[in-house]
Amino acid sequence: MITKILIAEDHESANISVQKTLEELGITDIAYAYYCDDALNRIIQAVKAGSSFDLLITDLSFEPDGHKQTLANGMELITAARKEQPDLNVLVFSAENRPTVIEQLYNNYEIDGFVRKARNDARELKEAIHEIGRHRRYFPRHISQLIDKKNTYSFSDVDITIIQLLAQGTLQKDIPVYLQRKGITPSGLSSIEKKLNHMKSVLGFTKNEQLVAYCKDIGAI
Amino acid sequence: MITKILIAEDHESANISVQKTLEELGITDIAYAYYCDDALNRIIQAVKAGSSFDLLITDLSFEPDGHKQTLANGMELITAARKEQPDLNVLVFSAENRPTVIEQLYNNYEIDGFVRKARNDARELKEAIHEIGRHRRYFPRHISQLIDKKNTYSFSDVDITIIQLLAQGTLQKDIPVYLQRKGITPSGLSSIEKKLNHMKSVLGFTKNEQLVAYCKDIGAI
DNA sequence: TACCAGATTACGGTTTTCCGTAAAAAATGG
DNA sequence: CCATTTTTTACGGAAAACCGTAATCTGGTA
Repeated sequence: MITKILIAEDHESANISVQKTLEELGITDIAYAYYCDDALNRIIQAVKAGSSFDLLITDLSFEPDGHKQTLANGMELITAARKEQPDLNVLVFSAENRPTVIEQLYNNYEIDGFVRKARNDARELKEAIHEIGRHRRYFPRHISQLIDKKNTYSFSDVDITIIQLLAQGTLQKDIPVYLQRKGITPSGLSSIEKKLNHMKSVLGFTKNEQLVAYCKDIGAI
Repeated sequence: MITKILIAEDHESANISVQKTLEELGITDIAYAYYCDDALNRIIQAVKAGSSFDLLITDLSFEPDGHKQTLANGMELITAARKEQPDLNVLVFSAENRPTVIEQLYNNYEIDGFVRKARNDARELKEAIHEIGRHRRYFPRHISQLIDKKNTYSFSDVDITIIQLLAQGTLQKDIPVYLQRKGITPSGLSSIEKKLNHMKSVLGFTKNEQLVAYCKDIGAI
């Protein structure tokens, strides 16, 4: 059963509406934070006091506003929080809608639920909390639809290096010298062309710009 | 004095938080709509009944969800609403942060206030409503900061469209037909080259891949 | 109407990328 | 060691992007 919840959300209005939604569920033990660092501190304090949180509801993007923060975003908060309290349930509440990013949250960050800020988000929040309370992960239908058609490619280090160079403005024909300088083989221009062609064909792309966009999406570069 | 307010906002959670914020201001006569068309109908009905709204609080982007809508977004709603009730006060509540778009809202759509969905948005909403109640326009400080921010280039809608097409794999030479199909001018290949060159030179880039990476980073695409 | 200034488009030459083929080098196996 | 296969590199023609210049269109003005 979920009774004690921490909300990490920098937008005041979103924070308010989550609180209100929780109250409608009869949950009264609510703490909230506008900064990731603040959220992590509350988790640490609660663990120390022996009254840890049952659930963390967090956004992904936190806008910098001058205050120095060690945690830059929700994903870093999740990692840090789980280090302090491994059994903490995590529900992500975000406007993110890129399937690859959401998939990463479930697979790498092992979150327990994701609710997208969208039309019926308040209702979905209630459903999600209900499910998580029954020790089930909440996986919205529209997400699984998106993720099912996944054509994922696992990039090698050299692949990433090449795409990074492109994203930095390096001409394709100049990449060989960069690779040679780092002692990376193969470094021939033809090999680079071949690697790029292979990546693009696997992912169904035709242009380098698509590769750059895709790698940005999944956080590979 | 503002006593009767209509909220047009498709996100349930955002809608809730605006309602709550208004209640804290002692405003009880609140109507809300999840669709632009619905919002316009309520305005029409209220005018007919001789009990028109004092203020419309509206989002800009409304996500399509199958229901056929004649009004596609908040800007169309504003235009249509003012046609029915020219003296209607309008407050835009949106995540939009492109200075040029916000400027347009003030200049072309003659809105009375803009509050960006961000850290202190609930407090700003209260301030905005207070100001508008005193027949003053509300122009948040951070907007002017954005407008005279250097280093960052403010992308126009066409700029974004072009970069999106590139990131989708469209050949540069094929972009003109896409723009023509959408009725966007200029659509000549030379104009597109010129726009891309301008963006790149302002940002210190040399390749389109850099533009795509940059726009992904700042969330412009 | 005629004219001008700015915006838009068309054009041509150069550079870069794309892509198929083939030579060279390296790894594999007996 | 040689023979075979795989990987890497080199080469060349075609397509696309790049870039400067010139022609055309447009809206405003006298």
